[in-house]
Amino acid sequence: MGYGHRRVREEMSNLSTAVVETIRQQIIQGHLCPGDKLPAESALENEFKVSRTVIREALSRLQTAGLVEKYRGKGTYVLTRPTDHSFSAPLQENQSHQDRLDLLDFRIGIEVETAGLAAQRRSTTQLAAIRTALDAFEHANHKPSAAVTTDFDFHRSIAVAANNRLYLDLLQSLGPTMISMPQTRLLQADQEAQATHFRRVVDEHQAIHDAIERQDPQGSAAAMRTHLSQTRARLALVTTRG
Amino acid sequence: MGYGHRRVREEMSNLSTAVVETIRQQIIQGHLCPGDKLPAESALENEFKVSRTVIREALSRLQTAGLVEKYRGKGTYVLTRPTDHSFSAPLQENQSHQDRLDLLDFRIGIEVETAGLAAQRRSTTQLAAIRTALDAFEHANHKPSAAVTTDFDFHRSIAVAANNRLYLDLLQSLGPTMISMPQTRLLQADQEAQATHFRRVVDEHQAIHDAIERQDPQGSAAAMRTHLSQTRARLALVTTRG
DNA sequence: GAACTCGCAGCTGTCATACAACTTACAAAC
DNA sequence: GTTTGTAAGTTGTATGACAGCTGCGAGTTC
Repeated sequence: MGYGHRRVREEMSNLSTAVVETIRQQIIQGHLCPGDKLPAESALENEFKVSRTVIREALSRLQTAGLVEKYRGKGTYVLTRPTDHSFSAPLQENQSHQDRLDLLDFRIGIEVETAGLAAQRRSTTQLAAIRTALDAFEHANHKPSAAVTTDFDFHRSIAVAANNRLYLDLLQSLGPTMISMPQTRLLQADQEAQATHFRRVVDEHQAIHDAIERQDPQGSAAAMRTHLSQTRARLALVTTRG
Repeated sequence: MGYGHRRVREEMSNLSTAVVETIRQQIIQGHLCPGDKLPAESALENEFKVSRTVIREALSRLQTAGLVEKYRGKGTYVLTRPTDHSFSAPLQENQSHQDRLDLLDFRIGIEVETAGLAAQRRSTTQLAAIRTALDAFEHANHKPSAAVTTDFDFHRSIAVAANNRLYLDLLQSLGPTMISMPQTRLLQADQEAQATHFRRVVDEHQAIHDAIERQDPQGSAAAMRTHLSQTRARLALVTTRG
């Protein structure tokens, strides 16, 4: 037990998620090019050995993700992905993996500096608020909606402690979905992996808080960078791993 | 950054799209709060007078959007409330000195990381654009309006080279007037001091460009931080002096 | 021969039904 | 009191059917 290297893709929570990831990889790796027509749903049905229900759900999700477009009576076609990054496309709810990676790069720039400023300028009241948010997040395990909310609250409490309205406004404009990114949990297979991930995040949050508490700007900035970089690395791993 | 008013009435091509928008509106308007359990699919089937196929497709799309989470055997639960991703920088007119210092702190966080990413990811074309902007700024001496524009162009060309739409959009939303420093120039009576100041800024720009050219992320980040910190220091100095 | 139309095959959208797998709660048995 | 069994509720999947749309080609008309 516990060799730790089980096949991620085959242990998905449901079949349609597996189909989504498989087709997504085919698009990313170039086996399906923009403009190509996907096989008909009935054909995919045979190819993946699942019912049309699953295929349809997978294609629907790929459509909302902006990877394909479906036309009634015609078929399903791969969209040209890289160039249609129009206004604030990365911030829409249905992001591609690249959008999420870009978002994390963006948050690194903002939140690393925010953490540094917070360590310099926090009041004791603001530190207490960070502590409260940290505890709330720690106890939000097994409550997904609370986890999303409290995770966001933690990051926001740091922005408050930075005492710079611009950082706070920007973070709040991103919102809980962009901070906690609950969509990515669809990619995590078993419950054990999710628990491990949650614990890691809690530890990283703790490190950020501690550095802010001892008024160590470089330390808090480094801890925040670690936190976001780790998150990005975990996400990138899932993406590139075929 | 405004999208999302129209789709309720407009996109009736899909029944599931209509269901998605209706439920999203219910979450936005507070009829459904994070943590709440949605009605069972069979109940929604009756409520919307559509088949379960449509309901399932809608819920699946809401899940990939990160708004809800489904659990086999349990039900569907609301995760979070969608956020209107609108960020508007405060207007420049009635700004206190503190506001301007905050703005520079804000730009430090953003542009330092932007410079780092640009050093990693720039193409040769993008580097050439930075070079062009650098030269244009250098020749904009004694032309205040051109100096403002070309200064902004230089910073923007770096954001372009970072290859991350979010940084570029944010920088552009801040606008040219905020990037350069007309305020400090107005307060500097001595013309010779102005020339010295301009020379310094050009040198700082040059250092940033050079680091990006040799693909040195830490160097370019440090050079950008120096540049903006110097600017901040000059502004703070003017404040305390007057 | 060219243009038109008309039907057919293929595809997606939707509906209906049935069953499997999982969770919870409660009751029965120990 | 603890455990176990069981039933109800819920999501996941399979299957079959039909409606509506598209593209193509055979047949028709000029």
